[in-house]
Amino acid sequence: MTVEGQRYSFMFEDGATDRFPVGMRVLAVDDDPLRLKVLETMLRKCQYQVTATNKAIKALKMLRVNRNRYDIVITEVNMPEMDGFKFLELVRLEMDLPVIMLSANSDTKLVMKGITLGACDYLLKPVRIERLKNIWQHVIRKRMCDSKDQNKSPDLDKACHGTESANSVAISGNSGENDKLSMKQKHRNEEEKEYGKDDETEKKPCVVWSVELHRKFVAAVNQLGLETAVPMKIIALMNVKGLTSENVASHLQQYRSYLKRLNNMQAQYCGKAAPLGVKDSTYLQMGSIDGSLSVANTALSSYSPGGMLGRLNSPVGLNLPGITPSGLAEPVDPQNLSNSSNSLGKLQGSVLASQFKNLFIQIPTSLEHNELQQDKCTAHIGGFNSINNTTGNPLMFQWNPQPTHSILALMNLGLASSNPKSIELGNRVLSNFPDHNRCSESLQGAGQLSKFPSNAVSMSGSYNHDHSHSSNLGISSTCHQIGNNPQGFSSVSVPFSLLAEPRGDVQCREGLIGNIVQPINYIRKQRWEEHEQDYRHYMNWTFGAINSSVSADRNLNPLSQNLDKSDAVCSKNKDQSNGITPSALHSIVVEKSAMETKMKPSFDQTKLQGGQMKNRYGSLDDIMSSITKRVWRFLALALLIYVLLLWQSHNCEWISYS
DNA sequence: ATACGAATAT
DNA sequence: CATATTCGTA
Repeated sequence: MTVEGQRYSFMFEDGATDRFPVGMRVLAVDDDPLRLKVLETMLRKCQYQVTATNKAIKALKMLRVNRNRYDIVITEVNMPEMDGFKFLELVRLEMDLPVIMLSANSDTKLVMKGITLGACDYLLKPVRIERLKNIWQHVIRKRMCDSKDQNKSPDLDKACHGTESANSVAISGNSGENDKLSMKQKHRNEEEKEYGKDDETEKKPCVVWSVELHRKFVAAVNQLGLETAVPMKIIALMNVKGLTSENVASHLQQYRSYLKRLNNMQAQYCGKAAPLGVKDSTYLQMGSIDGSLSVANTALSSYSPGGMLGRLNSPVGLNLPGITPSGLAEPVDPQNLSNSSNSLGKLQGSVLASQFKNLFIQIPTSLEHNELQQDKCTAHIGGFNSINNTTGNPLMFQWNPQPTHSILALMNLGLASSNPKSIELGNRVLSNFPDHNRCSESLQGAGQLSKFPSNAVSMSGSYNHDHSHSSNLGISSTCHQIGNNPQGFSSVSVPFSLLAEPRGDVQCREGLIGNIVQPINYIRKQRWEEHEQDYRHYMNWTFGAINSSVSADRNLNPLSQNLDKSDAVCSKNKDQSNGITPSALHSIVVEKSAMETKMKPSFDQTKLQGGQMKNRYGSLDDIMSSITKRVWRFLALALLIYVLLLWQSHNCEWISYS
């Protein structure tokens, strides 16, 4: 139990609640001094011990210094420098404290966003003191959850937040709620007893690395730095009960192996573009690359682990591959640039690393500090998605011309959640190989071809959005692609599958120009939101530095500008000249989904749980005529070709087919 | 003695 | 396959 836990352990006894809420430590955040003062005053009237700050950043720092110094956080939503949601995310991720959002805006979407991001409450202003008098309940609830978790499985803290119940750590065979299960377990234990020994040898319950758990893990690793992250420290940072060093070591092993793989892939397909000598791409070498990574990473961890900042740059999930603007490029040691570009490739490889469960990842490229984020614009599209960018322009693809960029990856994610509220159309964003030739090579080298069911691949009408980033070493790029994949709904809560998938690179083997044709996934929005952060997280620290360095670098290269333009062409949704709009893309996707739905009614719909998808998209489906369908398909493919040609014409490093 | 991490087992 | 366990090492 944490300090807080001890502090309030009496609460679980009974009577001795003495003066409980009195002195509860509240951290109040609001950038507006006046509002802050008001809030602070009210909180004090409630006899809380209030710490007030007008900077979310500052608040974060304070929390990082000692997360146990506060019992609850209450923050304004609208804050220019770092909005409340971002703050909320970071706090939830790093400190796991209850967070209350405060806003004058009662927009359901906003509230929903807050709640889905893990806020324990969302208070509308003007807030009455009576309301504040009650907030201690969240602390209690949290503590109770924690203590309950302690009694059964390790750290289920998130489960108590309702919105994140799916994230809890489950220890197999040990989750006592289910009577049947526990009975069964008991039975088995007894049997084991009878058969002698085994009693003490009773198997340890299996730790399930849920998204939430993994998120913590990654946060911890990021905080520590890859090289210095060792199981014990990680455990300490994660603050999760019941985790053993073995558990963490094992997971760390896998995690590292994943990173190594990424590095390998990157090295492979970036080939000689990796001059700084990451040739055989071993983990060790990656460690050396980490020179650069660490630099950025260190910088990162100064405000948050692993570039989590971008997480709120939610992909415009419904419409576009969530390319979001991100931040400003972070200064990176020039000598690391090449490595960085390598790593970008790495990322791309990783992006491809999906075969089973798809997940949409967004990797904020830049490691900008929150302080620098200005004039953010939050748009809400199709639910809880938001777009933040620096221009106030809700366009998604604005990242090119700037030394900023995000990388999105769509990975496989099992979607077990049965929340019928929404099914999101997840656009798969694939990493693209600037040169499919090389891609093929690497694939062959890996001796691996796609495992995608041919039917999935055959769903053409894919749309590729390519954006490339040239570095001094060549061009790296990512390709965002939409395909259709009604599969992947099977439930897998653990994200590592995608990490561990070494040869996801496959997709490039097929499709248009030897390029990628990938299935689309429908992702339940909520689920996605739960996971996206995590997945992005997986990659963030790995690539954030890289990306930013590439971003910075690309400015030096006129080519990149060109590419940027082409990029922009297929990106900007308001670009009427090309007519590719997010909604158009969406349409493609939708249409495809409809097709697939028709094609595999029984199987897939079952998976889709009662045909919700059908319901949701039915109307759209109707709207989509087959003509439109083809037109878009054509446009998408043309676009793809265009971009590829563009690339080809500029990239002299390409290896040609023999 | 401990903790780490690679290899191996389940 | 993900996670646990083992085992050599520092």
